[in-house]
Amino acid sequence: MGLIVTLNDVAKLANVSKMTASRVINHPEQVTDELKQLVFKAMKELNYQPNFAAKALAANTTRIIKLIILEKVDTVEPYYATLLMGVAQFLNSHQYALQVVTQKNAGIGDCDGYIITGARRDDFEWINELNRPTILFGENRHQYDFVDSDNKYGTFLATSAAINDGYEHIIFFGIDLKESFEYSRERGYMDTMQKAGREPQIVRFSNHSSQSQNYIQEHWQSFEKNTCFICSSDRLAIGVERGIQHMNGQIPEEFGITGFDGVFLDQISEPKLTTVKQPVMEMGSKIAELLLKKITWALPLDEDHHPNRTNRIEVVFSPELIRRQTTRNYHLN
Amino acid sequence: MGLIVTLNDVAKLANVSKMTASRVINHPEQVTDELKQLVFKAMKELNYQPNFAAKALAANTTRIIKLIILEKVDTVEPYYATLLMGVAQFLNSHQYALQVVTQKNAGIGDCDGYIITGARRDDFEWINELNRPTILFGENRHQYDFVDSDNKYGTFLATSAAINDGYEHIIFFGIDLKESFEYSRERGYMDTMQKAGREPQIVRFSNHSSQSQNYIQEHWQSFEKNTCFICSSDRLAIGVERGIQHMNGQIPEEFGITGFDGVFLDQISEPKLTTVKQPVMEMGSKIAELLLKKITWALPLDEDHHPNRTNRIEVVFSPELIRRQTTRNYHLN
DNA sequence: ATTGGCGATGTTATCGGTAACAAGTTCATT
DNA sequence: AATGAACTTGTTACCGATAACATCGCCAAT
Repeated sequence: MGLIVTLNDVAKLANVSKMTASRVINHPEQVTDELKQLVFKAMKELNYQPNFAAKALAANTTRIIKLIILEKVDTVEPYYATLLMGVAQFLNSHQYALQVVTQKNAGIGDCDGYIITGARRDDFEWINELNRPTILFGENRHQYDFVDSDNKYGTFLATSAAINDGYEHIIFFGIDLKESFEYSRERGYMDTMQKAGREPQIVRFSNHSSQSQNYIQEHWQSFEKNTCFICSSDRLAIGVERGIQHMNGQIPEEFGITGFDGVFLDQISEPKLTTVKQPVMEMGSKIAELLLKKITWALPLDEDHHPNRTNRIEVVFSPELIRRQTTRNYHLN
Repeated sequence: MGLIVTLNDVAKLANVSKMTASRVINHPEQVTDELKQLVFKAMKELNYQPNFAAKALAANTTRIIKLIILEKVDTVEPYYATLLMGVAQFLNSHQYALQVVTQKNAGIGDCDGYIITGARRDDFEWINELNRPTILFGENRHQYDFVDSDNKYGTFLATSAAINDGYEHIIFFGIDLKESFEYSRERGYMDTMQKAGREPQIVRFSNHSSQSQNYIQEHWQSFEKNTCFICSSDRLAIGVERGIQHMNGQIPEEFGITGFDGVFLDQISEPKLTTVKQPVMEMGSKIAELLLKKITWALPLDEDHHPNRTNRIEVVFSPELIRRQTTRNYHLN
């Protein structure tokens, strides 16, 4: 009669004990096919939905995952908002709550696992102290599991496309940050240029469109026509685009531009940016999925055995070159 | 010795029963001050953190809130991402899980309450069937509780600023949508113009920057200098800005532009947009706060009494005019 | 002195699910 | 036929918190 269908109701209808019904869900191999069918039928008939609060309580679990964002960026930044959506989507469908932590107040309150993005060298001191499964967003040298995108491959895609499109000069606009993602992007550019026998040239800025725009305008005479700018972010690319337009350069014929990230920003410029798109949402989902898997492996909590000292998990996503109107041949897309 | 501090531990340390400790949290008026102090002291000493799974289970509650986004927009859209952040922030700090639902598959799975955004006339058929507390984002004629921003006041701010800044012609660029937020924005413009004895002029577009940009470029001759464009979104405003720049108009001296929303987009244009900023994040938090309040009122679930038929809650936030570089006098900010 | 009422506190059962253990079957082995 | 290993199913206790009920002590009214 109650609004809520419990395992008990299912068990009664199937003429088995509550425990058997539970086993059908958690250890199906321990139950005979015959009973399994009966239980499945009853579950369907009653539209059984497991109660996750009860599950959590029985398993001594919080069903809370903390996402720790260490960069000083605004959470409104579409990149992080998108990542967060990906994480949230997966966690929600598994009835986990997501807690977003922007400072280092991660200590308060228990949780089942951590996702950390933007960790720097000094951070690993306290990250090492975390006694719950943890996965990082972004590669690291500390043997931590991580998910990342293949940055080197991304700039390889952009650079070789620029070469194939016939641009004679190809300049890299990088972000002035000592982060490994930036190193990888620059390496992808360098390697591709060297293999093609081209002379590389790198300039770096803080990641604001006004920086790259000013640079373009102030050094306009030094840029020959038939040049492509490989940018390490869509922000820098937008600045380049505005600078070229301001100086009345022709895009994409005289000057090409490629961005990097492909999250929202690339679509609001005019003409629309050719960019290296990261599957940010999928990466968010993946990291959540891996973390949940890790959590169920690690249970029950083994006090002697640190949860983050197993075989390393590394998942690297391949970005994709989206050809649009800031490079030649965009119609070939 | 256990890692988790329970109410029982607190009770033991305070030399009271578990029930008394529980009452200190939920019905403090039933406990003498003396015992209350003891319990508080014990809670602090042990750093007690309530177990929400247990709470949920005992209260026959899911601790899940569903956010139903009915517009066909991308969830990557910064506006919705920001709203979501606001909702998530509040829910997280109260240990509620947020489920984001984009289609009408809201039926599956139980929850404690709904937040709905973008509801249209036809939607109220099924919204009426929801038997859990519900709050809408955006005003409505159906007696539903809602949170919204004061759109009329927003365009009043923008329009009167344009008048004060000395623009002679003031044109409204609206969104071609039969939604009440758009009506309110247009009314705010109209009323302000009429009171000032100015002649209003409204043009409408679908909400893409290319639309307004094309319009500006194609009708360039018809715009006299000393005109300000009051736009119903930052997207349209960006298009206007690009159009004017393309035609070599001077911003803000010859032409002024104001946007609407103030979520991310306003900051990536060059020059930066003057805009009517909505406190979207705060609105998200507020709507979550109201919903949780409503949920605790409504408990225990009263089968005869529909949860959405009480005195109406209406919370309207005032937007703020952010003066930047697309209108005159921006240095007065 | 007995009774009754009230406020403060403790006891029990319960929410829905699962681990640990107990009990019952079947079947091969001696 | 007796023994027991292997497998299947049921029973009990418990996760942490709370509502409902029971109990206790105190004081006023008879």
